[in-house]
Amino acid sequence: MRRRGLSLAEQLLDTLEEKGYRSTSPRRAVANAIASQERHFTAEELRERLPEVGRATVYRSLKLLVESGELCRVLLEDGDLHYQLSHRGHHHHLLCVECGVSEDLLGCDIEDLLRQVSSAHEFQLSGHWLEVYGRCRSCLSIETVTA
Amino acid sequence: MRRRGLSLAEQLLDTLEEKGYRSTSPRRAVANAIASQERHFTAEELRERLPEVGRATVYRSLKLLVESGELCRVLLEDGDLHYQLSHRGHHHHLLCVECGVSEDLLGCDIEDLLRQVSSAHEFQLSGHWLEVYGRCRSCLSIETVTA
DNA sequence: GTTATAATTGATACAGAGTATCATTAAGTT
DNA sequence: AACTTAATGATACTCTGTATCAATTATAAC
Repeated sequence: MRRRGLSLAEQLLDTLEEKGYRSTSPRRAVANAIASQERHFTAEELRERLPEVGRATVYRSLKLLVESGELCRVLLEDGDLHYQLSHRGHHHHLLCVECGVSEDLLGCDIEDLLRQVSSAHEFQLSGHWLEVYGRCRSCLSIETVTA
Repeated sequence: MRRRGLSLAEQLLDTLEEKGYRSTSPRRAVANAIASQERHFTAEELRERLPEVGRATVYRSLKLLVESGELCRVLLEDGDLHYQLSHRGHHHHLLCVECGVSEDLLGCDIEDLLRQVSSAHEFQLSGHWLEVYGRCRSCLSIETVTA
């Protein structure tokens, strides 16, 4: 989904500009910080990495990026809300409760199933939120070794 | 699921007692307030209905009731967290974004599907969170009438 | 029924995540 | 370069909880 020739950070800014938002230096700093983040992160973690950017601006930028589909929210099992680069388009997460890694779940049949279930309840489906928790392959193999 | 001969409020207290928690007058007040609540509610709404009970106690009671399976958390589309009487056992909600009504979704095939998807990712499933948003039958019919 | 003891309470303070306000600053436009 | 408007950031505030801890109360033991 990444546009050719654009770094991740540039792509984030690009998306905002397409929506009419200005490219400012605080926003560039936020975009760079997010682009260099490998995993899902909290707003506060991001803010700590950006001491020169105001708190409100960090939160505002996160909100814009979520609204424009570049970021998605990830709800951890303990209720913590994290943010993560979204690979555009609707998807779900397989979250490892051991190491926290998240794998995207694309093209599964959940939407179909929900459509069926909804219509059985005479319910007009408009959206859904799904998070899946468990243990990832690599945590499972470590467990086996140490056991 | 309701035990014979017990009111809803009594059942809530009963569950807590079974787990070794004492039956106290603040907890009775909380149980009564929850039992008389028809819909999902926020912690703060509950607290407002219980001015004589301390804030911390209201939150503590909610936590105990969620842990013991009597209440479940409901995540609204706007991110608001509500509480709702759970009919014991794992289930999901169909939430109407129009009127807020919630219908329980029991015995659907989502678990099976998730098991399949997880094993395809060599992921050991341990739990999941699903909320479904849309418009309920009665909101749809009102729309049709006024349109 | 007292007494002992351990859980519970509630006042208070604190924390985390985010929003509102608003004077100042900086982008983009002409 | 000037202008217009968006964006910023300091600050204060909200909302949903949790931690602390001395005072209270439920339950069990006598």
